[in-house]
Amino acid sequence: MASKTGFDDDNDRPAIVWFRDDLRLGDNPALTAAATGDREIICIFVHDEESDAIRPLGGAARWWLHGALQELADDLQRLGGQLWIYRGPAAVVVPQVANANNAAAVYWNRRYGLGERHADETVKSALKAQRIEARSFNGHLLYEPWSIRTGSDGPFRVFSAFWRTAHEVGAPERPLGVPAQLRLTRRRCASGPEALDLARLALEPGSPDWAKGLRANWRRGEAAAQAALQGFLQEHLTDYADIRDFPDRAATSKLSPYLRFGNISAREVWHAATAAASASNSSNIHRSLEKFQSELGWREFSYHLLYHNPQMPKQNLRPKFDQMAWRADRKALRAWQNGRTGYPLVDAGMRELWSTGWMHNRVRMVVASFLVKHLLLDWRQGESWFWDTLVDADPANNAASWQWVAGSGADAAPFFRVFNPILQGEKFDPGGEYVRRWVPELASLSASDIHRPWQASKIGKTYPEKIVEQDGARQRALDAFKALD
DNA sequence: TTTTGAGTTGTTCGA
DNA sequence: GTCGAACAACTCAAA
Repeated sequence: MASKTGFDDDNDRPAIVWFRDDLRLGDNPALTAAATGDREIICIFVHDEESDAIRPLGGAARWWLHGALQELADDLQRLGGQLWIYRGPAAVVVPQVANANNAAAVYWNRRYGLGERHADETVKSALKAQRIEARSFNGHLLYEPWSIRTGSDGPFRVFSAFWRTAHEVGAPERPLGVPAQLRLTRRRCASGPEALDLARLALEPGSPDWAKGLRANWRRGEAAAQAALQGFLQEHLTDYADIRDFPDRAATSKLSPYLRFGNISAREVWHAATAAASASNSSNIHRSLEKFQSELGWREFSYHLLYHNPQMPKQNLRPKFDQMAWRADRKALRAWQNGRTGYPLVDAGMRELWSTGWMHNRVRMVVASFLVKHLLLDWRQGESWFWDTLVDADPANNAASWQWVAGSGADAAPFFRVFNPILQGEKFDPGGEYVRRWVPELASLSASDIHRPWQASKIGKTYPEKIVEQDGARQRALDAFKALD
């Protein structure tokens, strides 16, 4: 109960939950901790584009963030609360808000990038200096990056050993539900930094409005994440191991943007999949479950690598790649970005990305290999484009995957492994349906021509010529990568 | 300390 | 058409 003097009574002081990459109410350890404390809870979000060490979000991710914040704000409103939104360097804003509201505690879920970690440390010491409790939790990962260790107590650099050891540590913890008792408040935040309307963050495009395709393809936020999860488990988990590689089959979970912004937690996904599998009697289910969970494992591994190699988004993990003679070719880069390389599967993928903010995983590997090997362009140029155009652009996954394709990563693909975009198309899009959907100029070609349009008798004039020849580009890549040794 | 087996996702060539 | 081997050498992880 509040005392007459209000501020002097410790029980009357609120707790703050600082939302970041955990825009959900379910399985949110920071929120649960605040609810357990029996204080009134103030929910805040800080849009920080001013801390140098924190990489600004790309355009598609900003669009996602807007919707996810809107949904979270609506959910909190329904429960009697409010999401207070601020702009500015988090290390300054959070302690100010805490101070202005006489908060007793600030809770949040951890982030793992270097700049984010530094910002959080600064906030923590500022709060402690004000005698405000500051606690952080694991809301983002199945396993903390420091908890999986090699036999000699170091971090892993190879996925399979990492994942084997993670299994030995034990199953991921069970997800928390939405707290049953939440004393949310909207009465606070009168003083201190100025809170803003979401629209003031200008996260969504004005004109030109390039987000039409994104809106048509996605629903953002926690409720949509749960619906996507259930839909996937019911429709596709059984056959996941067999058809996940076919980009026109829509057999993947498409949970990546939800996981990126924490609209759903990895723990929720993991345990829901396990439960769905044990309720199934399909003979495929075990293989499929393992395959699906290992994809979550790759996400874990990427965060493990990022945590132990903070420069990963910018620097080659293998220093010898610093000597690589990447080409400078703006025209080729532009052709790749625009989906006009003359290779149907590559172009289909790049157009799917531009149109929907997402690309099928199999096709991501093909287009990435094409940029790095066929075009000999620096993986960072591809990484930057993905960062700007993917709704699921993730600080760990994006960098780790690009470095893996380039061969500069921790566990690298052998340099002679050069994806052949024609064969990959014939193997994984045998009927050409995926190409027809995204490259309409080629829609009339037969399945036997569609991945080799140059051999077709009639081909739409608007489809570009190949910007490199397959055989020559492959040999050039092999020579360039071999020269590194 | 040394040794050993293994390493997400492929392609090509020759039998 | 199918199949196995070759494609480098290196680093990692564990014994």
